[in-house]
Amino acid sequence: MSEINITFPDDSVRSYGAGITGMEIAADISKSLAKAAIAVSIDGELSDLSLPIESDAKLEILKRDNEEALEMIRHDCAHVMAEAVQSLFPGTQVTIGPSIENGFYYDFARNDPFSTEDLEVIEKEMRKIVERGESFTREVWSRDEAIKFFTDKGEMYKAELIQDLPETEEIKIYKQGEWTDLCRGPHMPTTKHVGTAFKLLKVAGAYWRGDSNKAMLTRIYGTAWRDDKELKAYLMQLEEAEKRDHRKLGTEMDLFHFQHEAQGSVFWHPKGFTIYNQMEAYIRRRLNAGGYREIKTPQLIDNKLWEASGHWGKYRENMFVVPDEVPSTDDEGPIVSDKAFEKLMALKPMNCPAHVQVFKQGTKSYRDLPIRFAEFGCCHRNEAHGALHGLMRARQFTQDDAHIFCREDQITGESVAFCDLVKNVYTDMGFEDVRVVLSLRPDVRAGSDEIWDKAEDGLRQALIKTGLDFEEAENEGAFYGPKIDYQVRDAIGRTWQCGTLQLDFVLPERLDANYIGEDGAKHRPVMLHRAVLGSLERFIGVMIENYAGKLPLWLAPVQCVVATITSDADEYGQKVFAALQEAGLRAELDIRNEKINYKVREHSHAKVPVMFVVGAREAEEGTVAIRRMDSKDQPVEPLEKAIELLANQSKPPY
RNA sequence: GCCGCGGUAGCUCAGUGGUAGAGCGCGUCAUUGGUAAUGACGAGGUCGAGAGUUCAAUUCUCUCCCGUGGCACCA
Repeated sequence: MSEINITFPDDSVRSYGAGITGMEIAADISKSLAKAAIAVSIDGELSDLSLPIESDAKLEILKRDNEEALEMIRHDCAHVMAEAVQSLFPGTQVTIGPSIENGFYYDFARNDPFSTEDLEVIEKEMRKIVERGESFTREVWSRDEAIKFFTDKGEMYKAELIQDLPETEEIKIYKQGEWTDLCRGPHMPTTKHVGTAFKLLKVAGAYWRGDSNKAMLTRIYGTAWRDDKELKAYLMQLEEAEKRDHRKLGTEMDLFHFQHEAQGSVFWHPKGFTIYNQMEAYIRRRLNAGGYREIKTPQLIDNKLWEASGHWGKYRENMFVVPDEVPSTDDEGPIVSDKAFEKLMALKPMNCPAHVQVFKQGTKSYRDLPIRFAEFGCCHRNEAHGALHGLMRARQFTQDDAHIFCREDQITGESVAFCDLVKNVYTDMGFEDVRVVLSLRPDVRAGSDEIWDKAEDGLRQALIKTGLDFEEAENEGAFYGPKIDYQVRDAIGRTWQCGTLQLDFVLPERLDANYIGEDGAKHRPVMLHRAVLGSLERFIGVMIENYAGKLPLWLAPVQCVVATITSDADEYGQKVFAALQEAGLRAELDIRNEKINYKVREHSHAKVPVMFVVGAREAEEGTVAIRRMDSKDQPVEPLEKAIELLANQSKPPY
């Protein structure tokens, strides 16, 4: 028997006979290690403890506290769930069940979908399987054998999976007791290693292989952790996230509402629209300073333009189409004639074609470039019903949109300026966690390789110069040009597409935009589509969740409430209120016949950042007691000083 | 669009084959109180819409609409 050298993380080396297993090595080191071991890492690759090791290797024995352990716990937990489901609901087919961020899921095929009540029963069964501590054992089967096995069992999805595995791939079968599954592995030694810190969370539908043309399966989501403490913390976090839901806060804070007559479109209330206006005004100042000029273009545009721009062909299913005909008021007959469908208009889903029209008015010289047209463009998109999600995904929304028309040699300069703008704006808004992705050329694309080289490098240099951390995504660019996407992470951990910078070599061509070059000939400008906030609606939604409704002072719909303690101070309260308004602050006066406790509680719930509390004493002295949200302090200051302080703190960041 | 769950008072939710309840909010009255709920009384609902079963439907069945968790989609 030949000897192999095993190198451990501390660089110590031990020799063993070839074919020794990870578990045997662990046992050789110590009994307690063997007990705690859940897997091995062989030359950086995770593997089963039971697998023989045949050659020299770097080896690490993994325990529950390793980073990788969580993933294994979740993966094993998915298997345990699948066994539980099949024992409780015979005839259910298993498909795939991976570990995911914070948990795992398993997709099942079954005629009657699971209900939420089933989860409890399944979870109970899972705990039994874990308690039994069945060993995970690994076997390698031949392809035909495996396909026959699963086909005979009626597991058509598994059989399909095996069919589609590459020829070179070993068909690995894992058993936990009696239960058998196709799986890449690795697994922990027994089901007992899963532990007890798991919980099934929800049932959902999911398409087989993520394809909406294929069968709809039932997915069960669960979460699993190392111990109950971690589980509890995660469940708390979910609860906290739910409390921050912008839709809930929007109702509570009286910011906006939705109703079914205008599904997917926002009814902004005065307070919500105050936030909206502040955001818009802020971006407008930023854009003005950045050399943009604001325009406004039509909402309703003839489909001829959408045909020319290419949207009619590729994007029509997301557009709202309107017949250009006077509707009939005859109650008996049809509202529009058959002919109406020959002449259609559409609500704009994007602003770009309209901006090109503005660019095309008059002759442009190379000296005019770059031209930066900005618009708070109200767009309508016919989103699928299931896609709608409060402010985050709406059917009508307003982009802080702009299009920059420039020469090729101006791409880099414009990109740098834009990246700077994005960085400054996000910093002002209080976002640290921003994901930046540079999407590069896809296989099918317009434009020469030279111009793609230039464009991609222009964007890359811009990101490097701005000092933004970014990742590159091969093949992910649009057919018309590369792009940079800026995604903000919200309170629930979801990332939302906000800003974007997209280079476009195609639209100027399609809509025949040109400028006169130095040489006196016509040239195509390059077009940069760009948005910083993306959609004002969505960005406000992200802001609400990020701040849990406690927006920074400059954005707070009501910045200060003047609350009187007794009616003796009403007159003085009026004076304080007037002074706040005079200073340009958004204030409210609360002289209701209520106790101060009640007023403080109510305005705290409403997330008003500052209260000026006034009673007889303050009226006498010309002062206010300043109470800030989440603070018990109540410093008393002279009225003028307090207002000056608040006015300074309420200044927008730009 | 697809699968699951839901729709009852302004909000949050309970409940029932014999046309409904709570808390908060709202209104009235009393209370003038120092930093997270003063008390009493009162008003308020075609129980999402339509159809069916039934002597009787908010409750059961079906269809539709909307919301919601996922999936697909997000050029």
